[in-house]
Amino acid sequence: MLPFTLTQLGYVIELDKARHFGRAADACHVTQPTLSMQIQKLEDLLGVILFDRSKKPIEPTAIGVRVIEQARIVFAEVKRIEASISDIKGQISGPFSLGIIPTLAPFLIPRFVDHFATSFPEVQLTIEELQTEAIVDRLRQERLDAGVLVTPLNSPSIHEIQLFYEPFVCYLSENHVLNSRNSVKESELQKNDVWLLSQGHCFRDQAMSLCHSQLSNDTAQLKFESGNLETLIRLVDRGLGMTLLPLSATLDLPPLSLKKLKHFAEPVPTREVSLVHARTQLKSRILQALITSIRQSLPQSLADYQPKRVVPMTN
Amino acid sequence: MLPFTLTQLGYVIELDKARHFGRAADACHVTQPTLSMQIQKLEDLLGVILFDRSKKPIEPTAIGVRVIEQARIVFAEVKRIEASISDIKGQISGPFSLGIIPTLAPFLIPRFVDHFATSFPEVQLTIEELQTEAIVDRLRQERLDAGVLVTPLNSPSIHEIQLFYEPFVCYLSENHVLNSRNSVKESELQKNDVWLLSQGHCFRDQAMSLCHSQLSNDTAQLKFESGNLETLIRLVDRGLGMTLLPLSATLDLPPLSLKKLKHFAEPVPTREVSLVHARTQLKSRILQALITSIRQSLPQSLADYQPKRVVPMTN
DNA sequence: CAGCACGATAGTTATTGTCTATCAATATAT
DNA sequence: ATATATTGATAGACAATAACTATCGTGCTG
Repeated sequence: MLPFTLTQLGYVIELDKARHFGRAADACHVTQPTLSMQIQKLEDLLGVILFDRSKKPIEPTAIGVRVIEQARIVFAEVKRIEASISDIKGQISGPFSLGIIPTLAPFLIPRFVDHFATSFPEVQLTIEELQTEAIVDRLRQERLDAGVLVTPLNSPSIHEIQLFYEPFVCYLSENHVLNSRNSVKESELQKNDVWLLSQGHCFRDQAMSLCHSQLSNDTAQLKFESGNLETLIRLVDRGLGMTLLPLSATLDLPPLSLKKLKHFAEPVPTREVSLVHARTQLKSRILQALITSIRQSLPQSLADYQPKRVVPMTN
Repeated sequence: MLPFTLTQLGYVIELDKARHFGRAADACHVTQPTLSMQIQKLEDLLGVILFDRSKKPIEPTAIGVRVIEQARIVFAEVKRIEASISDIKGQISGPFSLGIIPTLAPFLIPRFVDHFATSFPEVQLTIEELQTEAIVDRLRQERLDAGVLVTPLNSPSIHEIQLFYEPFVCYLSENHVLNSRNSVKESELQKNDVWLLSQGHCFRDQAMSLCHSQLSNDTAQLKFESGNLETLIRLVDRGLGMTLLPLSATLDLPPLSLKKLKHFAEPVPTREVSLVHARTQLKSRILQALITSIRQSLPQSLADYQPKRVVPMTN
């Protein structure tokens, strides 16, 4: 390992500038004896005298001139380490790949993409609809820059930034028994009554959490599972049972369908939506721009919503 | 003043080499927790993660790769401070590590080492017998200061300084058909008649070049391969076939054996022996002293020899 | 000659690097 | 499945180094 320090080189560079030990020490924010001793220590290590103290003002020796020149080059190269980091962190341009879960994509993408693309035209944003697991895998492999999904993930290598909270809502067929209620309690959900998304959708896991063990133990008896919320809505529209919807999925329903919505009683089960990225992610400027853009695109009801009960992801 | 230290950069460089905290720590002569904490401290200071610890073996992150690359440049520039001091002082001292290929070592080392050590007692010369490939690798990693081997290497990062050229000679058993000839033409070499050094010796590659495609395509039929030239000489002494020798290997043969030598007809196939070093090598004074010493130690026949046909290294 | 400026030196204190011991997580062996 | 080994991280103690305060020695100036 090298016997001298960047600090010593810095003292030498500063002394060459100031040609005065006291002023050089001031510039380095240390006392004069400190600077004196460190420079002397460096001279001993290198086996050369770098400054001629007998001259007034002091002057570098011939070898001192060469060492100082090279010390400046070293410092310039060191500064480039910091510059390369700032470079990557500071730019709001270049490619950025974002994954969004399917239960959020139809609601969120149309709302924020135009605004983001207009505000930051230098960013080449690539968006993919992916399930949570795929998003997490790709983040870990640094094949995806960020994801928008339901949290908490409880993964140490993934950093979560909360975007908003949205309550769950019941969507009931016209002849459903819960229609006589003002609101629905969680305990009133019946296992063979609720349509679910197919395996792999985090929304399914959350619905299972709501319906407690009844649903998780008897999945074999479920009549049908679907790949998207739209299909579930259609089933209910035909008079078949009920489904659970995130609020975001209800905001674009036609007026007739709005009558089939039934809110939960307090404490309202809620899901937390976050932007997630690998902890090694450096494109922080783009990240921040994206977060701001998404948050500003939310309807006021969601932007202001305060969560009462966040439903965990696992059963 | 800069917030990080050359020591920390050194730890990072070593960890990138070893990809293992324990071995990197050993290489730096500190304990593993020291290295771990200093690297973590640097990561905190820079605000980036340099290594992905979840991978086995650990890997640098994308930004880690850039920081490490730049750290190496910093180190090289720091070393130039020391080099410029030595340069001015004109000193020929300090450690110097030299690699020599096995087909040259017995001939060359006894000839120049005494003279060199006497002339430059301040230089701590370390000599290793290594194959060409190992020498090149170590030069690249700056784990070796120079090598003496057969060229041309055609490697942009390695600088070659020609030392001498030496012709190949045939060494024939007493009943060999080529004994009736004044000299041997290359086209007269028979593939199943020539003993070779084992794989990895550059001498083997050159012998294959001489014997054209016949040898390279039918190596499975070769009767025996040896690790040194001495064994090949013994085989021929027992009346078995022939071998090829560099001239340097013949200079110390006993008088009876000299009768078994048969020179090639013109243009005599020749190998080029050079001193090679990484282009970033800074110990130019010692290098020059070594070159001079080796050249002065050569017998006149080799020192004056003019090459007619340099045999390439590859088939 | 006295006073001042300046760099060097000595002793003390503060900070940082390093070590030992141990823990937690993961991988490997049985 | 369990036990053991490996690996990187963390905590506390110790060692080494940087930095401070006080002072000295030298040379210059008025």
